[in-house]
Amino acid sequence: MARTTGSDGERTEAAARKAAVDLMARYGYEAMSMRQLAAEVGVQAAALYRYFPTKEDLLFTLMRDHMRGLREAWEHSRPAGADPARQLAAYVRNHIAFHIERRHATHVSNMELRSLSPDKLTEILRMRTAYEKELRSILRDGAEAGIFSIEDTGLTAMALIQMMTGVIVWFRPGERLSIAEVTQTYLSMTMRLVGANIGIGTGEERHVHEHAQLRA
Amino acid sequence: MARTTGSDGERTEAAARKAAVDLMARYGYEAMSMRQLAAEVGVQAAALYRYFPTKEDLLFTLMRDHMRGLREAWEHSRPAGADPARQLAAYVRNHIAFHIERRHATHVSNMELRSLSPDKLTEILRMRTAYEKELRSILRDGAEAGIFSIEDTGLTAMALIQMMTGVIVWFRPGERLSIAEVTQTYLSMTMRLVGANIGIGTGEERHVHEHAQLRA
DNA sequence: GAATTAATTGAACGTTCGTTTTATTATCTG
DNA sequence: CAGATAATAAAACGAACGTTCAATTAATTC
Repeated sequence: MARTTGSDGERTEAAARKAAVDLMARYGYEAMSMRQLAAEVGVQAAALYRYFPTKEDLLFTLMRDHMRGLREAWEHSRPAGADPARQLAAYVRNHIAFHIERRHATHVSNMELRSLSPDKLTEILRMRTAYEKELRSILRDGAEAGIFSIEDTGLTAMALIQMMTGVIVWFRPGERLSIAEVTQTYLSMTMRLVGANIGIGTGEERHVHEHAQLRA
Repeated sequence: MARTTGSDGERTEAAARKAAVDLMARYGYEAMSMRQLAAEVGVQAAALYRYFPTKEDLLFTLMRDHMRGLREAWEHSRPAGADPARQLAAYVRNHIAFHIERRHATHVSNMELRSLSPDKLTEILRMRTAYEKELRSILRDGAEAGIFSIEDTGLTAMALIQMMTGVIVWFRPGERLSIAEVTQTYLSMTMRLVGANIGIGTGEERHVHEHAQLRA
């Protein structure tokens, strides 16, 4: 009929966001209907339009907040002034931790870009490029300092990001490997990939080798 | 009204497949309508149902053929009996070449799995797993022979595949780097990542180092 | 050249979609 | 406790969707 007892705008909006991320991750943005989302929240579809003007705007909001969160997480965890190897290690750790904790949101952000209108797509890509630029910068610094051995900075950055983000495709919490183990292995793969000299910089290498051949 | 002059079933089906791959890659499976596809082919939507019983079946056919092609390409290019380093090099080369040549089909195969019914999803995943298993096998052989230095075979295989397949996300033909340059760089990144000793095995290492610091 | 088969059109089916509008009730404010 | 505001339900909108069906014409076969 109308307003229900105990209804709360903030709670409804938060529930809608969370449910939208999960539904979009599972079925895709196009396949998720506003009615389906509303049912998940326990509300009628029309109620959603109090919080999001359009379905596309809902998608955009989710993506923008995801990218903002990624950037903020990195700004809080970056070791300012550290050498490139430590910076790279921090970047890898932050990237993997953030994406594993937000598997579904990452899925949406990576898969549904094509459903954004040009303006909104541009804004998201701008945020993404800025984030990737930080990695390129670290790689370039390391290469110039002779710490890394890199053929092509831009290409290496893309390869690393694809590799790291790919974790969410196969990683499932509570399975064979813990988050710490996965992160550690990706860290050592990254260091080898960029040709970081073992024993210099990150303070991780000894630890890495103790884990060697876990299941080769 | 009815059959058009010059109409040819084989040509129409081939055109529909090609257009479907392009449209799905650009807009996504759900967002592509059968009418849109038909318009691209120059035909009415109903005509498509002569070749594909349902829209989902069209998607499945495209994915299955893509996976078959990948497997066949690998079986034709694998160096039987070669050492693990050469096998890995061949795997990387084949994987990158195949995916770059079929960027759109790869996009579809990777992004639209969730639109398949359980049975068809299982079949596609079975083919994919079999293909990935070949890489794991090469990595294991190399690790056991002491040629590679790998912490976790399964995890490394996934990381490599994500890294390599990721090429299609950013690579555009005719831009800064040629396919040969990209392949070469990925090859050397792969060898470093698996800890292959430079100077052993692939016969690529000298070449690699001549390319070093292309744009670091 | 008649009969058969292949290829397609055009119209229609029922369903679902995103979204809007209006009415109604709960909660808050004074 | 009255008035204002916040939050929702219910119903409806036109449009688009995948798909089916009957009719029609082109090409092939004998």
